[in-house]
Amino acid sequence: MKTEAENVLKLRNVRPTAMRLMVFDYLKNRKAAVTLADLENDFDHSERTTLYRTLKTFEKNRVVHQINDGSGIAKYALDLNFQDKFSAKDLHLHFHCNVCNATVCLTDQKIPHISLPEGFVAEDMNLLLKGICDNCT
Amino acid sequence: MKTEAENVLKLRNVRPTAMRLMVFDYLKNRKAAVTLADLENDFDHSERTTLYRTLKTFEKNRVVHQINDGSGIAKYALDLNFQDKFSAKDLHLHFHCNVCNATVCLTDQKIPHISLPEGFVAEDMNLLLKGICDNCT
DNA sequence: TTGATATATGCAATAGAGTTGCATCACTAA
DNA sequence: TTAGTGATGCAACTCTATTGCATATATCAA
Repeated sequence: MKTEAENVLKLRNVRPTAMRLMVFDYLKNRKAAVTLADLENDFDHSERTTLYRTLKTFEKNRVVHQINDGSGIAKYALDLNFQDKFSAKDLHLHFHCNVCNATVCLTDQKIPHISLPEGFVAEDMNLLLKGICDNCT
Repeated sequence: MKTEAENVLKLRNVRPTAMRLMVFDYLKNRKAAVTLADLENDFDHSERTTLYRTLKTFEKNRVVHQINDGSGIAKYALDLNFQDKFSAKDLHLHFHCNVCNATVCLTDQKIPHISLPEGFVAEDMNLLLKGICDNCT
């Protein structure tokens, strides 16, 4: 019986090394998106570069997505649509709490359709809300 | 007869120095949001730091707003609602062109209301669309 | 106008995130 | 088992953003 981490990495063509499995589980257990610095702090005996490349590999293979919450520091959160190899990109919104500084995915809130002016073609979108999260209200 | 630049800076309590007026006009004449590097390139004989602080002063006093288009480099565009001193923040969306790399404000496209889960309070929002702009289609 | 005060500018240095090169180690497949 | 590919560790570096401090400039009150 393989773990979820192993299954997902296999599905995404990412070699399930020990480090990657640990990072996957770490991401899985965190409610909020994580920065490279978070990983560095919580994986004391690991190399910064390896963690960096782990995130980049995950991102390239759609295990995680990068979130830009305006802090200027990239954050990463697990993709949640692991059903199949070619599942469509999950467009959801992100919420950044101005109090606790956490950034979370709100996968249930879908982004409404936006009509663009003539000549503009949208391929991707990011919706970021800032305010106070449920933990801080 | 004062120029628009002078009027706006006065309104926003920003001292209208020569540098600031030039930067204002520069921003006014650019369709796309500008980076600090853009300013450095186009104001050859000016100090990087002065340009940086000019942008920050403009931002603090709501002459410009910062745009984060996912490139990791901050861009700035003029606020357009200069009607009065206390005009509400103008929530509009931004479009980033993956071809020419330009980022523009689409002030006519308003952001639809988003309902959030219990406990979340929104204070601000950013909507970024990525794709191909009207110049590149 | 003049002096006192506050603000703006110029220059240098630094911080910090992100990224790359290269040597070595580990895994995979024939 | 061996060749080849990919992962990791370490060091160095790039680039944006930011701050400290000295000097210049503008503003205001007397």
